[in-house]
Amino acid sequence: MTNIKDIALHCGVAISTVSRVLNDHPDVSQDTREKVLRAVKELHYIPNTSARNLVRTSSDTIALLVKGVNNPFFARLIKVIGREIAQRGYSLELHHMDTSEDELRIGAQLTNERKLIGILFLGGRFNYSPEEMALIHVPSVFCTYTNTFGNLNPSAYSSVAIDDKQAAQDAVDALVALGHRKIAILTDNKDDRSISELRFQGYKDALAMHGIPFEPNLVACTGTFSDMRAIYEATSRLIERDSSFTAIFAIADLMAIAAIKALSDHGKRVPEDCSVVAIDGLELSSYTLPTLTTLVQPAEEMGLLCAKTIIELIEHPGQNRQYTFETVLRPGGSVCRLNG
Amino acid sequence: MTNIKDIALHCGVAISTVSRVLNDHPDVSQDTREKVLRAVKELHYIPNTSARNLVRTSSDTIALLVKGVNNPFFARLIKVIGREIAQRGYSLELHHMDTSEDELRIGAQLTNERKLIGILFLGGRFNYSPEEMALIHVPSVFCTYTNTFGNLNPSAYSSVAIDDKQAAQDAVDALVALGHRKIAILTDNKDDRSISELRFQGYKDALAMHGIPFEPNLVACTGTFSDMRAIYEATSRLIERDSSFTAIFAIADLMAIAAIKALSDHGKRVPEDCSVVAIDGLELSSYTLPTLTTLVQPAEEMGLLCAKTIIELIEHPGQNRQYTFETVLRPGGSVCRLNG
DNA sequence: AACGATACTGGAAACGTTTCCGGAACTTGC
DNA sequence: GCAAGTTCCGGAAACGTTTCCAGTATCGTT
Repeated sequence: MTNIKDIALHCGVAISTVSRVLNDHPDVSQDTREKVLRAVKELHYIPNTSARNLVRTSSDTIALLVKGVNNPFFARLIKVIGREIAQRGYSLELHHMDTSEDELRIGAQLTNERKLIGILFLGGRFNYSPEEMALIHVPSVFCTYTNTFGNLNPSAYSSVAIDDKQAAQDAVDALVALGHRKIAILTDNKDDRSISELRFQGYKDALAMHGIPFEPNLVACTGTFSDMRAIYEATSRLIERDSSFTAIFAIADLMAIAAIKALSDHGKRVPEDCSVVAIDGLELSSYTLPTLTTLVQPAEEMGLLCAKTIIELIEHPGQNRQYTFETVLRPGGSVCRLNG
Repeated sequence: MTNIKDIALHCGVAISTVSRVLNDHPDVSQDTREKVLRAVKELHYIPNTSARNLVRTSSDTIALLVKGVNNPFFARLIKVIGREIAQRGYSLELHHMDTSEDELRIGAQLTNERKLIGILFLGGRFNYSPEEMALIHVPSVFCTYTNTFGNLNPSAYSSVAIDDKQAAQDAVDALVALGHRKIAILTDNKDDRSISELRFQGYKDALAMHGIPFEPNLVACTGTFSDMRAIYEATSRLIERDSSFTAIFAIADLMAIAAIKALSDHGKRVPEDCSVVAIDGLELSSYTLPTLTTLVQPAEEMGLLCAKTIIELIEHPGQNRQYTFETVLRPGGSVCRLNG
């Protein structure tokens, strides 16, 4: 493996000069610059990242901490994030986390051990305390987190998200506009300080706004975003417990798909007997039978902004910022007017 | 940031002793070992990976090169791979590639620049030449590649895959057993030296085995594994061109789902008017309407084996090896007996 | 009592960079 | 033709580890 010293020897210059050339420092003549560059080619020199990181006390890799890499919405984000990060010359370290793991603690450990220069969080909670946030010493962006950070000052974090509460309200509004008043909700959890809680809150707010009483009986918790079986079973229990509802609001597309299957298996047709609305806007959801009515999150734009934001924060440390995207309703075949 | 020197000072021992403790070397007394360990805790010492990598002239990160991170089958693999790699103390660098990119060349570049210690390839071609393979100087595992590496000696590569040809044959066999003889195929490409080609080959072999003539007219190419719209359109064109078929074999679950939608939009009911069989076995496919009949790839086991294999190859360089998994048919509602 | 073996420890070089500091050579302005 | 500034370059320290080598103390054997 040829190193910087070999280049220096080969060119008859000092090591420091080679380093200057390699790092585009100004103080080097055109002649020597070319000479060094030529040697670099000839000797197939490849810089040693470890050595560079050691003296710079930093690296070029950004961590991506994902709660559930198999979540298809995240998959879309990861794709664009990966592409942008690579194109800008950084690299991505992927860490899958289970829901029970503490993302902030893991992030802190990772950055210390591995000199990561930034963290992208996908999924997780939102009510971090200032003390918890203080664990993280590098720029970070919370993606798909809501902007409603309970205890935190906006200057304390950066985020890219949709307005989860609003999206949930929009979903319920759409159902109410079709005449539905007995609307069940299919959610991950009610009070886990994640987007689930916010969407649940949006659901309740929308009901209240329309003068519809909230019925705890119509709440089905799946405990998961992606385990279809668990979602199917939660929906089944809901149906068996109280099948008076005429519509379901599912907080994610996959949940809606499993719910439709459960409804069907219980003899309820969608949308004739029960309408279904979800949030996500996966491409897949336009190709199921029936197609899904869903609030579309602009995944590609969001992912790109995540990447751009973390890089900006790394290259020009400055103000934290929060971005909120609008969701738009994509009509599908899973809803219809009540008694219509 | 406290370092190994601080620990040494604090304990009144030499740096080398601390290093020995940290690396579980035998030559150190119980007393000093405990003393050092205590100091490590107290001072919140965290080893510097760059420095360690520098002297060891290697890193601890394995690259994961994925053709299409948004492929849901890959997502399942990535999840278990990520978990295993992390648990074994390594870390994962993720690289998304588009189909047009040359995975081997990118892998070679990456390993040189960044001292990666291994590469996991997900997706891609299979007919690498010995010259191309020679670009890669670190242990690597080709996952989801078929084992049928055209030009390569088995000692030249490691792989974890299903028998793609066999799975395709099984799919067709299942349809034939139900009385179908006009069987269309929905594939990515026919001759791109990827799994698509193998599954296509398996399809043709099965037809031949049953004495069914191969009809080029019944081949629909999507050019993609995951773009639902393109798949839908390819299927639509197939139907409009020649709707004499009574069954479709789709080489991936997502393709089958889009195809069912296209069939439905053209007034063909599944399975009454057309049966559909696919390969993948996504959990999702058991929750669509109708549910999918599909050959299940054991994704979690395959992912785990990928991780274990690459680690084994790294820790104990040795023989390359190829693993083949069996697929099993998961019956669903997307097929029925012809005229039954 | 002397010796070799054993158990443990310290010193120092090495890994491949970056960067600070000082100095040589060359230019400019008078 | 000389001081002052500019441009370019080399030397060397530093980053935080690992590991080799040599050394001391302790112990058991004879």
